[in-house]
Amino acid sequence: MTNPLVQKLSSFVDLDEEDVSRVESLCYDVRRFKAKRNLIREGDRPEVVFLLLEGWACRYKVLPNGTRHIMAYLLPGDLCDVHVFILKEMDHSLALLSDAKVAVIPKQKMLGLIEQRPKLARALWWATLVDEAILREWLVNMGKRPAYDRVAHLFVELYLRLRAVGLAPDHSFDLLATQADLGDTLGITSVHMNRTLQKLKGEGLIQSAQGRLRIPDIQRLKNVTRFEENYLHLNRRTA
Amino acid sequence: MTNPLVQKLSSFVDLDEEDVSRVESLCYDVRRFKAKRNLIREGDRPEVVFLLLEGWACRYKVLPNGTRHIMAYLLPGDLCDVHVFILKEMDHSLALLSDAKVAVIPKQKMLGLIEQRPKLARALWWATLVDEAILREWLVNMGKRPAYDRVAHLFVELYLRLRAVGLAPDHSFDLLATQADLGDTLGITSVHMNRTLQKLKGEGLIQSAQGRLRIPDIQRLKNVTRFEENYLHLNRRTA
DNA sequence: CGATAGTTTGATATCCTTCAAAACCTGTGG
DNA sequence: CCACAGGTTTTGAAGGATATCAAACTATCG
Repeated sequence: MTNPLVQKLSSFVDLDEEDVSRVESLCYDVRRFKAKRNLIREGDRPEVVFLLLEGWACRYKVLPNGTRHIMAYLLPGDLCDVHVFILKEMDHSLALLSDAKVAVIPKQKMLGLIEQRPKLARALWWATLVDEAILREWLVNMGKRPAYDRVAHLFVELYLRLRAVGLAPDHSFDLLATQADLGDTLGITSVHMNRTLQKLKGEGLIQSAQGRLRIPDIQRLKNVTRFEENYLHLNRRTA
Repeated sequence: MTNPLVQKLSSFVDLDEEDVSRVESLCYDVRRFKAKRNLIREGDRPEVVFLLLEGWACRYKVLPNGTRHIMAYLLPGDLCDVHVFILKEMDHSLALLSDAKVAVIPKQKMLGLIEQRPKLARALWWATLVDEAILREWLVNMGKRPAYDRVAHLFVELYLRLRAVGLAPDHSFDLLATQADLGDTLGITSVHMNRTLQKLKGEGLIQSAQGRLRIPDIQRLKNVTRFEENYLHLNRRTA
């Protein structure tokens, strides 16, 4: 059972033994939390970085009218806010969507790593840029696609990201978000989310049982939403 | 007439003379382009950084069905893709919305500056993080607000950003985007954009004449959309 | 003064929301 | 092992926001 961050970064650069052990040593303070727990809140000043090892988390904002909008999913191997120390305070919150195992990394440790291991620094940069690219793609998803296509798009993305850290064997993965969570992510109500899921199931594009989502034919689901994989920058070889 | 990037960064850190002249020296290759020109296209490999000096530009993607979605506005003083060299290729395009004056900065020059001037590096970091924060806020804007509020939100943001570089005197600024551009930004048709603008004018929340937008009472417009300024991180003092 | 890009208008169709209630799970304590 | 509690999913009916299509109008610029 490899470290998911090692696995993720390996899809971008070749890590040597020293790199791997440095990354693994980031995880000396590992904690288990229950679903719904906040990791950091809007207004807080970040002092640590979180690395998700198991479970899902999300970035979100709560609007004045009380509704919540989710702006990102953090999956195993995802590191949050590597560089956020520069800002005075968080403009959004981070919470767990499921029970989770999280490594808590002190800011100094993180900065040290970046300074001493240029190759890792580069790989972390890559991860940060991909996060931003995902944000842009989500914006397009919300702006230009109807609910049905939007859901399809999100599922394909989740599948690809989870597969990159070995968590989507057999064309399926554990869906650790509720329909309400998904709705808050895609800007639709949970009611409409539900009906949309039923439609996708009806078409045989997805299957689900006890919280596990199966995508029998990825290509078909990609076609629904005209999924373009380039924004995930998963294809090796760079500079 | 100060350099807009100097002006922008100054709202985050105090720059000394050397910093200022270093930033200014980035602009030794300044070009004028006509509206609609692409600066860089999806699939290209970035080799230079652009700094907008006058006019507006945008990041956008074109979907398979031919429609365009705008994911960011670049205003004077905005630098694009300071760190993008890490990625293999662009996952979106950059184009001018208006006639513009642009400084073209070679990658090496940019990297050198970051290496030699930590304070500037930090300030550029800040700018990058703010860009990302804007992206998140836009996502919320699209996901959770009706068209009317969305437009109000965008206008308040543009006003604040332009004011930060001295381009919004007298509660007004040049609106260098068409209604179709605005629609493509907010995920609504240009038809609906038009009707929404009429409503905002009708309520006296905005005024416009020969391409200049006036916001007689910012606070009122902010109230419409419950605008929370924190995501722009304009308030000084950090570490 | 004509050409072209941008704005405005009207009528109709559709997607999605809202509100409310019922049905379904899953874990917990008796 | 059953029963209950709380969260989650599912269903229905009706209303509202926004899209679509097509055409007219208005600027602006060479």
